[in-house]
Amino acid sequence: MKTVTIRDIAKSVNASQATVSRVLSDSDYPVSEAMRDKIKKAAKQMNYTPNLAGRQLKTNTSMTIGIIVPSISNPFYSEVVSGVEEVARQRGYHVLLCNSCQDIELEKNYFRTLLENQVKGVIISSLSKGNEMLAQYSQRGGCVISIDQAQNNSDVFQVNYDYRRGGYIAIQHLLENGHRRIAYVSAPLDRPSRIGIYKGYQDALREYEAPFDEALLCIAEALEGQYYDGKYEFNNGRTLAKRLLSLPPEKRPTAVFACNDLTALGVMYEFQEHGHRVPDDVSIVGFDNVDLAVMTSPPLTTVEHPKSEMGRFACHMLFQVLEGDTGQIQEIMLQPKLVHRQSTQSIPLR
Amino acid sequence: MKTVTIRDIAKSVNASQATVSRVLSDSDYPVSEAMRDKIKKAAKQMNYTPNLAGRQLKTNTSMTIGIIVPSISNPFYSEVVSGVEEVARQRGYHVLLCNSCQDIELEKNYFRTLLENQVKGVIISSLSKGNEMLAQYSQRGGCVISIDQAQNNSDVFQVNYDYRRGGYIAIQHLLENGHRRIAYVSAPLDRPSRIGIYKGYQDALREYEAPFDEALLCIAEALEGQYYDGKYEFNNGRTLAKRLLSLPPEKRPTAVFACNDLTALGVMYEFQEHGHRVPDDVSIVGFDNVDLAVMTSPPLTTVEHPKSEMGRFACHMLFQVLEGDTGQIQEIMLQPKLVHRQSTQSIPLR
DNA sequence: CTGTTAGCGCTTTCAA
DNA sequence: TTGAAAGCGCTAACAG
Repeated sequence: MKTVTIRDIAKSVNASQATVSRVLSDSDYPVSEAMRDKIKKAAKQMNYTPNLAGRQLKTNTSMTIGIIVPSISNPFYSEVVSGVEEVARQRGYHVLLCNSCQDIELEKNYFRTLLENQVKGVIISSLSKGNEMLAQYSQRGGCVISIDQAQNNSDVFQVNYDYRRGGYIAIQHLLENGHRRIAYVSAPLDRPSRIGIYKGYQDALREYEAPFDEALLCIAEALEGQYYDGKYEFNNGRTLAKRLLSLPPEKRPTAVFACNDLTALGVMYEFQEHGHRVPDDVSIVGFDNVDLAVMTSPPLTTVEHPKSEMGRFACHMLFQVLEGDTGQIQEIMLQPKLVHRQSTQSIPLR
Repeated sequence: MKTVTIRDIAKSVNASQATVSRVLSDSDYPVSEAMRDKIKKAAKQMNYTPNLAGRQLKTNTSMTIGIIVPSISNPFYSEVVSGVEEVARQRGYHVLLCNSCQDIELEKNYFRTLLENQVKGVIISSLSKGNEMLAQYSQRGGCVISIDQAQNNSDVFQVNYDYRRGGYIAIQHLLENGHRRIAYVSAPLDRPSRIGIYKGYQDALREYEAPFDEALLCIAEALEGQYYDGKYEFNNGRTLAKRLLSLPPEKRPTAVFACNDLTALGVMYEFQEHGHRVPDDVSIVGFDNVDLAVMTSPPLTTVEHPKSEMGRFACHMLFQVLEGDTGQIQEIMLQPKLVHRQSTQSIPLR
């Protein structure tokens, strides 16, 4: 079955390829109404499907953008991707999905691929350090938007989130509810987001002149090749909670703040397992506000992270740059918000 | 900055474009070692990046496959996608992500797009009924693999999962632990998977000659435009659990089986909220074995669904077909397995 | 082993 | 308002 091309249509209506192209590619080049109709009708009737490779070759563009994330099955990234896809679709663009598995070689390959496919823009999140392909990509005219991670490359635009402040308001909430012994439970501080949250924790304690107790600081050791999926976070929460539970009663925290919701869940699980009630005996605050956070008992107090909104933002920004509107670009810092549910409670006065 | 093409390289090493192409596209056409080296070196040195549009136009192929799912932010589909992406990557293919939002118009558009981009294969899951573009796509030589949903189109190959049996073994587990009053809680039976699970429930009751009580059958009504995300499932579980809790005590179930884990979570939440202990007062079984299922208290007994494995399978099958190996294709039915955790218990003899 | 040549399907000058 | 012609970067038949 021969595929029908622009030339077949031209022949069938006695027009030139040029005219057909002008009509079918929605060019604003003037073509008479009569001709226009005739061509459109023929195209439809012959079931014409344009071959984008032809156009791409000629115009050196593609209606595709890329997105590189460590793991699409991590709910955090899948939300981001979902936001990106939504606005790309609205603009008639498509998304090439690049699942890097936190493997720098795969990341490099993906950049190469994007280049080869004439993909002019890419959104990245949690890229490995020291990926020289990034520089090469932007140097060749590719446009890059980074989510949640500062890149020391001036060609890369950024969509940020104020993690420090997120940590701050979480602790503020606990402090204002009378808590003084507040533990911090976290995965290794090996990326900017986690470091930011930790800073917020410290800043709040300092500002409110609350005591800082080393024993209440529970940060996991970094392990070679450790992959931070949901199970890791949950188990990490459990493990570190055990540490807290092994303290003598008067040294134990009255509240625990975790670096993300799954870790908070692990902490909650372990405390409940040991007969502690949440929030009566201990308050718990998470981070991210994943869907899950409303489904636990009790529902989790946490800090909102606008995941899909960040994806949408990043994608809008990308199109702004692609359209050459770089002057107008505002780098953005999205703000956190406390979501108060039932895992926290004020300390009753004695 | 001029982009370097095969012709530039040819010039620089005094060879023909043809030879350069043969070397750089890893053709098995014989080229002398010396020439080979010279060309490769030049390519590297000039920082050559092939323009795939050229090749694509010439060869009428693209190294891209598509995947159409209702929602990438649904953990179920993101696992599937993740499996697909993994094997696509191993084969040097890329994945065009199509998030259909259960909107038939979007689905149609995506098929059109795939066709325009010369994407020769697509994996679909939960496609809307009556999408005529599917037929058109396969009729034009596109290859389709369907996950979890029978298509009455003989050109579509399928990767299936035995939902009926999954439902069966869940109930069997409960029956063999002495339960007789077993409730079934489900979202609307508007797709094959849910109907299958329900059949398994019925079959098991019948085979074990357990009584069937209409009052224990809790199936949500279908609502126009209802979108089955995690929150819906959870809330649905809660709502229907309330119905069970409002029964007089002797009429209540001793065990509840839910059509998926999130629904089971909703049921568990509601029972616990009303002071019932799980599993002491009521046993609960979910379906899918999402990551979450180990994180609840108590951890959830559930039925394993190999999500990413199905993605990998589907993708392998796709390549088999793309390579013309259609004779060898075995349509597959993956089997469920019970995952016994702590939300179920045998009924103590009185 | 190497080169010449003719397109793949499309857009876009330029001329009419 | 239309058409002729050139060419985007690549591959593949064919000839040498």
